[in-house]
Formats: sequence, C-alpha cells, structure tokens
Amino acid sequence: MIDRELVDALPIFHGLDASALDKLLAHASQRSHAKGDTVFQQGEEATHFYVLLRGRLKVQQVTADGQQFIVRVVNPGDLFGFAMALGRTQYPGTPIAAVDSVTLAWPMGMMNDILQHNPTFAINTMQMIGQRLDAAHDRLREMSTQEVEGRVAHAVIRLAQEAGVKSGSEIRIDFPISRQDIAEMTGTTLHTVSRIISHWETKGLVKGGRQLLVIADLAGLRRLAGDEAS
Amino acid sequence: MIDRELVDALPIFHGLDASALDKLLAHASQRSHAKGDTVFQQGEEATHFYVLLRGRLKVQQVTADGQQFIVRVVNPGDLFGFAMALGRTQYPGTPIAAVDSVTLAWPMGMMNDILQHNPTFAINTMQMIGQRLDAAHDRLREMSTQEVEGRVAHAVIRLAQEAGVKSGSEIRIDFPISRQDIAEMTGTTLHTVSRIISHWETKGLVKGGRQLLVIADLAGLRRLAGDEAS
DNA sequence: TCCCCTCTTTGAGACAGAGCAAAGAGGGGT
DNA sequence: ACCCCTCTTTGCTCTGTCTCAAAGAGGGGA
Repeated sequence: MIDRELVDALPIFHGLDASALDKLLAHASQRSHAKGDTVFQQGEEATHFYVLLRGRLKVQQVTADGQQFIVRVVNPGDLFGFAMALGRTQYPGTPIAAVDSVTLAWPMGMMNDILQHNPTFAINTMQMIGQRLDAAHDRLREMSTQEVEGRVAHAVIRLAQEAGVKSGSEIRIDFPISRQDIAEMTGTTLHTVSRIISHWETKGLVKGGRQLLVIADLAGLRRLAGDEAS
Repeated sequence: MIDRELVDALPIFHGLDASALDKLLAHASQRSHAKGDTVFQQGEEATHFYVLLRGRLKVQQVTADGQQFIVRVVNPGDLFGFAMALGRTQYPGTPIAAVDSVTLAWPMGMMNDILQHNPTFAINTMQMIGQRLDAAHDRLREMSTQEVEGRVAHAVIRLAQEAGVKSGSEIRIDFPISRQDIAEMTGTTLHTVSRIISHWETKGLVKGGRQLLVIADLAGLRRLAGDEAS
C-alpha cells in the first residue's frame, strides 16, 4: 500500500486539498528499480510522471552521435518525467537508478487535471521548474566562462549540496559516482576529471576512491569554483 | 494609453478573464528604451515583471571575474524579469535593448495575484518556463558535447528561428548582432567566431557584415550543427 | 580465496581554440 | 565629406585539454 503520509509530505504537493490527495493516492503506482535499471527511456512516449521516493537517479541523454551527457541527479522527493506538462510528448532523457530506488508514478493525464484544479500545485510546479531553469542558467554560464577545473569544482559542490552526507568535517557523496559520471556532467573526459581529483587529493581538498568522493574542504573547492571574486 | 488589444493578444495572457485583464491594464506602465539602454540591472531588487512589446533585448550576465555571457534574446511578446515569481528577489541578468524597444511593466506583486486566481495563467507560465528549461538543457548538452563550430551553428540557427526575417531564400537576423555577442552566447571568443563565419562565407552558407548576419543555407548549417545523425 | 571486470591513474603526443597583436573597414557624428 | 570609433578580419604563438595507450586497483561473483 502507498503511504499517505509520504505523499502528503512531498513539498511539491504541499497545499493540495484532501480530495485531490485522495485522487492522487488512488492512481499512484509504486515501482522499485534495482541499481542500474532505467525508469523509462529517452524518446519513449511520455505516459507517466514520477516522484522519487527513495534512492537516487542519474538522468542521462545520448546525443545523435552517441555521446553521453548527465542532465541532472534526481533526489528523493523530486518530481521527474513530467515533460508532457511542458508540451513535450516524449521523455527527453533516461533516468537510471544509481542505487536501488523506489518511485511513484501517475498517468500523465492526472497532471493536467491537478494543475487545472489546484492553483497552488501549478504555482509549486512552476517555481520548481523555475529553480531548475535558474540552475541550468548557472551551469550554462559556467560552461561558457570557466575552465574545466572550475566546472568540476562546481559540479562537486552541487553534488555535496544535494546528495552530501556529513561525517565529521567531511561530506561524502551519498551514491556511487564515477569519474566518467562527473565528466559527463561537466563536458570533459574521465581522464581529465581523474587528474583534477588526484591533484585535489594531494592538496587535501577531497578524498577519492572507486565510485566514491568525499569532500574534505568545501571552502577550498568554492575558492576553486571561483564564484566569489577574490 | 495602453492598447488593450495588444495585451489581450499576448499568448502568455491567453485565457485570462476580463476582470483580470482590466486589472492588468490598470497597473501596467509602458516604457521606451533607446538602443543600448538597460531595462534593469543584474543584482537589482526585482520590483517589476515585464513584457516586451516591440524591439529586441539581449539578456546579459557578468560573472564574478568580469566575463560577459548572453543568457538569451528577448523577442516581442516574451515575458521577462519575472525572477521573483521563482523565489528570487533580485534580477539575475541585465536586459539591454539591441534596438529601440518598448516594454510593459507590472509591479511584482501582481504576478502572484494573477497566478493565484488564474490557473490558466499559472499553467501558461509554467509551460513557458518549461520550454525555456528545455532550451537551456539543449544548450547545456551542446556545450558539453560539441566543438565550437557546432555550437555557433546552433546559436545562429536559433537566432534565425526567433529573430529571422526571410528575404528570398535568405534569412536575415533582424537586429544588430556582433561577433562578440555570438561568442558570448556560445562560450568562445569573437576571434574564433569571426574565423568560423568567414569560413562559412567562403562555403556560401552565410553572409556576414558589420553587426549583420544573413543565413543563405539553413540546411547546411543544420548539417554542421550535427543534431541529425548522418 | 582467487579471478575477472570495471574503474582509476598516469604518461606522452597532438590539436582545437585562446590569447596577443595589428591591420582593414564600415558607419555615425560633426 | 571627413574622421574617428567600433567592429571585424587575419596571422602567429601558446597552452589546456583531448586522445591514445597502458598499467594499477578495488570489488563482486564463483
């Protein structure tokens, strides 16, 4: 059975009235995705929208010439796959479970339904998309103006913020992430990422490992990211 | 006086009821901006949101270390400066009039007002922002995976689509745009843009000039942009 | 426990594009 | 009509990063 409290607690549904919530619960279907599974495929007809309940997803796109690109990481509580609400009919990317994950899915039609009848939900969603737009613009500015090291620093800081777990003075990225992944987030190669992270290790900024990243000195990384003028 | 028909015809306000429209008209203020003027400044407190009625704006950001970046071009009918609706309190960029332009401005508070009472407006706005998010992701993918020539090709194609005027088989970008501008849209230098465009001229793809760009062979550019696998 | 597979590290060479420099060239203002 | 200022073009050098290559290294499965 689907946990009402769980759904109720999702920020995105905040302010929904009881009847809308009932309807949501009635139509939701819960799915589990083993590590490595895809929730849906880029290009597929968009039939459902989703919320991630537990786990972590990487949303990947493949370009026409076969290159990979990671659009974003989906964290618990995040809405994803709602492309159709934006006028698209196909999913623009492929969400891949980075760890065993659990999602809730609703048929796409419900989205318009709720949007029409719940201004609050529409505004919530609009703001959520707006924040993502902001974030995308930040990344664009970075990609345009910064060199690789700064971009990787930004990516790592972002990961620390959205998927970081504190242990003492250190912050561990809470899911397996490879050098390749970071390269695909920042538009570079795994080799360059590896070199940069190795270099950071010698400076005591981070600690690396197989699919592992621990931030030891966030302030130092921020300095490298260079968004505060010195 | 502000033209009711003009406001009524803006796609973004489509579906608003008469009373909301009355209110909009009552609170709108029209402003003219000479070529080169800014509508507001990056970092300024966001007090108003805007619609561009006539003209063309370039939205520019300056990074902490002084580099310039063009976020987008605002075309007639576009909403801009609505950052506060997304939870921001300051404008993230500076819109600069590329040609003499006319805008309508409303106090920010009205935005929430209309959003709350007009689900349709909320949905319209959400979709508009969503489309922009899509576009931003497209650019991110490009920046990550393509070399400069492909990125410049994409930028030019985009300009042709949103600000292109057909004359015969050619498409002219309908506002003054410099090599520097294109460089700031694609994360490169004016030198490289100049070289690329010169090269394209010799191949008959485009015709250049001082702050001028005419596309002669759109299909050829698309091929260079390389989003259709060959 | 061992082996294999994947991920990571590191080296060396090549190249796209940045940076620096300077010479055209078109337009607007006087 | 001229001049100046800005924009554009083009050459050369330098370097950050990619590419190619190959050697570790950690973990999971048998």
